[in-house]
Amino acid sequence: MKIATWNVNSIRTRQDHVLTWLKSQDIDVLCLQETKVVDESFPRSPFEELGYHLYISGQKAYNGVAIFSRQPLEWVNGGFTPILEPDQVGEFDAQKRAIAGVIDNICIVNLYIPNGSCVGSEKYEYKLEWLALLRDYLDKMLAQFPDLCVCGDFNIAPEDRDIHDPKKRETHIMSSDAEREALRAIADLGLADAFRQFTQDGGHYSWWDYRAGSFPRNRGWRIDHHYLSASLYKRAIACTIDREPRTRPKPSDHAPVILEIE
DNA sequence: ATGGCGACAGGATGTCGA
Repeated sequence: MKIATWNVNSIRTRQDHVLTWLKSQDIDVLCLQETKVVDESFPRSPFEELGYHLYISGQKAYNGVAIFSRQPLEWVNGGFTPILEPDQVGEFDAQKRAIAGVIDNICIVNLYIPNGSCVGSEKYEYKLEWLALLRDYLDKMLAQFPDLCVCGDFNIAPEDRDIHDPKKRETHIMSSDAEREALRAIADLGLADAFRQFTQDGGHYSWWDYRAGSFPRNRGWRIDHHYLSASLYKRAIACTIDREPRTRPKPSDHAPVILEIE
C-alpha cells in the first residue's frame, strides 16, 4: 500500500497537477494539505471519477486538509474532538488542520501543522500550543489504533541535515529548539520518521521557497513527513520524495512524499 | 544583507505562507 502526503497550496489551483500525478502513480491513499477551499466548493468529481473516495475538512482561504482513498475509509474524524474533550480543545479545531481515517486497520492521521510565522511571535506560541495538544491527541489515538501513520506538512525540519543551510537555524521558524523538542515529544510516544529508515544523507527536501531560485539551486527544507508506530515502521519498505511535480509550471512549493508499506 | 513568489478575498492591496 502506498500512502502519499502533499501540501498542494490550493486544490483548485493545483487540480490538474494532482490529477496528472495520480494518473502517473499507484497511490492508494493521498493526504492533502492547504486545500484552501470550503467543502461545498471542493472540486470532488475529477478525483471521484479516477476512483477515489474523498474525505475533506476545509475552510475559506486558509488551511484545509483532505484524504483521497481508493478504498472507503472505515472511520473518519476531522479535528481533535471528540478524541480530546471539547474543554481541552477549545478553539483549536476552528482552523481545519487535521483529519484521520482507518483503512485495513491502519489509522492515517493527516496534519497541516501551523507554520508559526516568526520565532517568538503570537503565531509561534500558537504552533507550540497546537503541538502540545497534538501530542495528547496522538497519545489517545495510539492507544486506540496501534497501527498509526501520522503524515502531512509538519512545518518542522527535525535535524540539521534536513535544511539546505542550517546556519541561524535556532532563530528560524521550522527549526528552533522548542519546535524540534515538541516534535521529539511526539516521536517519544512511539512514532518514528519513515524517511530516515531508508535514507541517511542530507540534500533531500520536500519544500522549496518560490523565491530566489530556491528549487533549481536545491535550497530546500524537509518538512513533510510520515511518522509511524513501531508495528507500521517494521512494515515500511520505502519512503521517497517525488520532485517531478515541483519542476512543472505553476507548481505547489511542496513536493509529494510517498510511503510504501507491505 | 536583503528580497524575492504565490494564493486568496474582493475589487486595491493586505494577509498568510515557510
